[in-house]
Amino acid sequence: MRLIDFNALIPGQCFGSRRLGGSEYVPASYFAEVLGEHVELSEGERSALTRLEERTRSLRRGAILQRENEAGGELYIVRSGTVMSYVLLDDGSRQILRFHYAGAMLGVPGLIYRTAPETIAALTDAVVCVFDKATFSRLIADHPRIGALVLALAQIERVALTDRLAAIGRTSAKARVAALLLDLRNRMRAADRSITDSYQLGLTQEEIGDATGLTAVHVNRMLRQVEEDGLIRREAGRVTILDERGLTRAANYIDRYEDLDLSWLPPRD
Amino acid sequence: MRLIDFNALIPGQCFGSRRLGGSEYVPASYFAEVLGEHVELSEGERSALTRLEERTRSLRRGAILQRENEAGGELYIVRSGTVMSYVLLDDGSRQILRFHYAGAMLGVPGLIYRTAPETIAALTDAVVCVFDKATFSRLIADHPRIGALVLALAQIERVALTDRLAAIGRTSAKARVAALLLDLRNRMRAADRSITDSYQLGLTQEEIGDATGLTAVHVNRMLRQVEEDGLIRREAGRVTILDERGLTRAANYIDRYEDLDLSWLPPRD
DNA sequence: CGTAGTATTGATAGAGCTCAATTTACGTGG
DNA sequence: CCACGTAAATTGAGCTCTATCAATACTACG
Repeated sequence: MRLIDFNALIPGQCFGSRRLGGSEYVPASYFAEVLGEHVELSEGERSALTRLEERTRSLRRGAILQRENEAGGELYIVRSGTVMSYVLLDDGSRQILRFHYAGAMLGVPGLIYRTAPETIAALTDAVVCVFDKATFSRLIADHPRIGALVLALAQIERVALTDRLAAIGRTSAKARVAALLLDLRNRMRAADRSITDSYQLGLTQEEIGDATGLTAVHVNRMLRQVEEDGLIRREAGRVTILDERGLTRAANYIDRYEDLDLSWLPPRD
Repeated sequence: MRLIDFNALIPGQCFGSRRLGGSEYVPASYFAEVLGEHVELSEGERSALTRLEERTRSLRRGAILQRENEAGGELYIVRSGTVMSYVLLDDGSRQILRFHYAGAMLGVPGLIYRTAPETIAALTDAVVCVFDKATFSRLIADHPRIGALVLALAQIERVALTDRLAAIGRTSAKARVAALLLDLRNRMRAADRSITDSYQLGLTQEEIGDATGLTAVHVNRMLRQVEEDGLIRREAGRVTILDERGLTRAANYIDRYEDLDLSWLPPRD
């Protein structure tokens, strides 16, 4: 099975609902688009966010944006493509921590360290915007509510990480794979509402394994098993969820993207 | 760039160095003590932090402060004792996410959800301070730098979680246990400099298992093995590290608590 | 068309789990 | 201070799940 150009997927479709006329709508700030889904931003906030995305960098598939244990400490916002963060262990094995899509802010964990705690690499060709800690600092000093929003997004990510921690620590290989399949679908769908139960996986089985704490071989067997159970269908890197309820049950999956509550946020400035 | 001793960061039975005379020094705000290790707080910040800790609650060992999937959304600061957060899976198995010591802020992940994403329970008798989202919101609106500090602390925790994710996903049972032993020692030592290589474990083997993704039985065997390797000695719940270098090697352990950098923080208000 | 990365499949080994039986430690009441 | 009851730790035996090793088949791409 070969994974298809995931690129084709992200740039336009992410904000597909915001297309204007026949041409692609390109937001001045992708990050503002994300935050704008949660709260209504003021003009001042919007323009401050725009300044984060003035400097862009294009990445080839496989390119490394930030390497673990190296200095740098830049921050990034993903404009297009898929990016992942991972750590490498002494024996060369890799643990993928997180997949990031357009609109994600990267490098926040590096804020507090002199050297990066994790590697950030492009999974597909990608475009990111680069800014530094000082810029970020000014942003949240001037716009406390944006600071609060970044904190809130960090918590969403934290919960996603602890869910995966629980999955890897306490569930079977099949459940972990099923959970990843569901999570990827949900996150892609958040970006593109036209995705319902079919999507391009965009990951090799080795990458799935490195994210779920399994070997590529065993991932292959688990995918087959999930397929034989009639929960999904696979064709050329495209996954179709046939029985969402069954898959959710098999995965022990909790969809957290439902009951968000940002009503506690400070008021607009 | 300002480097911080992480020790200062991780609170514990803490503040031993702040005894005044023969009596214990009780800070008006434990959280302010933690933040104060990173930056110099203004009077305004200090008094705002003090207001977070006006309402205290005493907990018996085993008491549950917040239950997963229940509403509430309160925030807490640990004053004394050890607290843990965990999630329960459908089959009843538990994944312990994190152990928290005095000075820790709890419930932040719950900020953004209507129902709590994790359970918080007292591992020992403990005292916590309680405040609500609105109070927190006002705090960070009025004092953006405190918001930034909370974000920074959240990142430290995130990195700790991803390190554990990597440990559970990619290392052997022995390595996970060894890593936990080292991490607990380091965090306790941060709180009490008199701890060097011997400490009270304070956890049952089942709890160690639930934190590392192992069964209690296997934890027992791994502890024995680590002991037989001459890396530690055990007696009545007390662990003594005999060969720190060897233990670190066995654990694949990275001590992140070294090179913090908070120089990017906004200036004092 | 050849090449390299990826996927698939089979056979075998081993790490960690489960079940079960003791033993030890410890808080409680007498 | 001692007896008792319960939680925790320990140990053994057998088994399952997942890793490992190895061979083969795809598939995109130059």
